[in-house]
Amino acid sequence: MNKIKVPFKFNLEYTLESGQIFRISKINDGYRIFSNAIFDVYFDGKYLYYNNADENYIKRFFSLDIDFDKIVKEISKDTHITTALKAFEGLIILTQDPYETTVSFICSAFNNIKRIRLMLDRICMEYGNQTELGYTFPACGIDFDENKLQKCGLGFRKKYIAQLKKSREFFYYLYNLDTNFAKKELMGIKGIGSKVADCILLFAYRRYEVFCTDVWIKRIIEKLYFNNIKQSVRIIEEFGKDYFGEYAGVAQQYLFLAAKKGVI
DNA sequence: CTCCAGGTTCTGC
DNA sequence: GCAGAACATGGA
Repeated sequence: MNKIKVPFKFNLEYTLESGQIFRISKINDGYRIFSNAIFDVYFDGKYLYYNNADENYIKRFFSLDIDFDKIVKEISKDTHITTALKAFEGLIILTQDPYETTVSFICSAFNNIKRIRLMLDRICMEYGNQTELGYTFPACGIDFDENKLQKCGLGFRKKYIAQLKKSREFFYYLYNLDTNFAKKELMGIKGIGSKVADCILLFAYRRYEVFCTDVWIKRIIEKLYFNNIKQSVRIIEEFGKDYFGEYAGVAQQYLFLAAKKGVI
């Protein structure tokens, strides 16, 4: 295996099992990651060991050029978030493929993580390439068939994925856009609302300022910051962005995991 | 058997 | 713009 030094506090398990990526499997002491490529990773506390991928790919995928230690300091606003930051120390935001992230999070709507994984695996078996390690994620631009997607168990989401005929250029074009404009472009796609757009922007485009507001985030923010009084999703999102600042999305990911695990 | 899951769309004020 | 209902499916 090759290895590369990780320049910030890092925890592989928290990062991979925080719901930002779905197609992962535990193997021995590490993980196998199924994406455009399929590769294995293991972290020894200092170095990240990997195979089946080149160094630049790993550097970008694990955001090794981002200063997460600094980001964690910046979002340490109070004891609530600090508890989450401490409980899941080393959780960082990956940099995933935009197309794969888009398909994945369209599937995430009104769904649970286990079944999202199941649906994506079936899509990959139907449309991806088979390798010795498993099925890769299908390439952008593929022509989906609603009947096959139905068999993959997508339910009402099948029409959204079938309609998703955005080109590679579209996802590339978003890299250069202002976050708000990129969000509007994404929300022009059927099946993508505010929350899914934010997830794509955070997990694929490194837009750390978004505040993905799902049911878990809504509940925990209402509990911790609104005295348990119900708020609209829009209010929660605005609050998160204002309160946590330019790295609100990272704070959101810690709060999400902490809320799910019942730590806060 | 009933309930619920990392929301979005569609409809009607 | 903002509430309310409908939406497919698999696991608990």
